[in-house]
Amino acid sequence: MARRSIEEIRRQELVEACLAVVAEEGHDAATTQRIAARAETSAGIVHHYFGDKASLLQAAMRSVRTPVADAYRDRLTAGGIADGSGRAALSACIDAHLDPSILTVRRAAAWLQFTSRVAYVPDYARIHAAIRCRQIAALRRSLRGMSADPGAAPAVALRLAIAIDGFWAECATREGGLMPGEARAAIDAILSDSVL
Amino acid sequence: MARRSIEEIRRQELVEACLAVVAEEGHDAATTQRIAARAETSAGIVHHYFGDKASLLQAAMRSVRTPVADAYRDRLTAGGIADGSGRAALSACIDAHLDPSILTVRRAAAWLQFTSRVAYVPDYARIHAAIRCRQIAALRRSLRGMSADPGAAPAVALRLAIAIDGFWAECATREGGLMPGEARAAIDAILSDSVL
DNA sequence: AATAATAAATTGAACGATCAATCAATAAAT
DNA sequence: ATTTATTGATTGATCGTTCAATTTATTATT
Repeated sequence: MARRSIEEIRRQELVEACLAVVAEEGHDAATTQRIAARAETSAGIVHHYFGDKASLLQAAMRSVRTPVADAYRDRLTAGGIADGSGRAALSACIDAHLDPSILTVRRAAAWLQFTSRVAYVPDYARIHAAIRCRQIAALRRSLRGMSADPGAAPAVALRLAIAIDGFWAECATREGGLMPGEARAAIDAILSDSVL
Repeated sequence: MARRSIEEIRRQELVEACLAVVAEEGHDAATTQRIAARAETSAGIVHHYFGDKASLLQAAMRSVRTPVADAYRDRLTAGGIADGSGRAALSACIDAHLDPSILTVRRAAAWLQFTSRVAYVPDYARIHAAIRCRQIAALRRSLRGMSADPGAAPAVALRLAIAIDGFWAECATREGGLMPGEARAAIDAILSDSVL
């Protein structure tokens, strides 16, 4: 159990150090040496716990979006929304993506570093597709029964996802991050045009 | 004059080869050797005409958005819009950014490669800021006198720019590119919410 | 017009630096 | 005593850049 504990601790430390380097210095600067230095350990430890650098980077990429999924689930249960449909669920999903406590400059910067390489790194494409798929599914489910034209729900969900991604990218390139409610105004505009 | 001609030809060949490699294989794969191979020349020629690799990459980044600016100017003159304000000018600006002949997968992919490094490469930040600044200025000018709340024009212009960037990024990660009118629908939704 | 002289264009080998990954050796923990 | 954790040196590959050598083009001279 002690062995498992140390392993978990080291892996998490390395993931956090990796994420910090990727966000602050860019994916290109994320060398094993630099990540190890940030985690206050040696370069060899990366290969001891992750096998290779790519596996660590993938673990780091996966960890970027987990706070969004967690926040969405928490808001659903807190609001007593079981089936995940309706206006409250939609709001929960959007807020989970845009709340300032979740959409931070660091997280957005790291996310942009990974997603911008999706077309060239198949492993990133897999992770990105899975996350985007779940996001679209949640948006569609929440739109069920509240769209003026039910057939338009998939298109609206996709539109929302793309707009959300746009604000994540914008957040990554602005030192102070987004202004409160700045993204929400644009999202609501898209919504008010196609939702009852 | 012959000397100058050869220089111009080589520089343009290198910029195009650089753009092709960046878009198809990613910025990380854009080595001098690979770019030179794509241009059917040798690696040393990059330094002969550009000094270093960074200068070539910057020239390539600048060239990505010139078709947008050109298309915008052409549409303004074709429509006889001198002052660049009004609904027709706004449409011209948006179309210049979203028309399928301009927003291609290759161009979007290359643009994403450069903009995702803006936070870490000061030279990219300069180029990006200049282009974004002109884009915002054009949008604000076109919104003049047609917004319900004139004070909201800057915020609306920024919202539009971010949404446009979102669709450029989406276009980069989809093999077939965007569907015709797919982006326009979301943009119009943002507009109809804040413009007369 | 033909040839020599000069300049420009191009190449490929070489250099130093940096990288991921391996591995034998050491330290710590069980 | 045995397993686990950790280190740092090493290896082989690749990178940007430099540079001397070579080819090609242009100009000057006869």
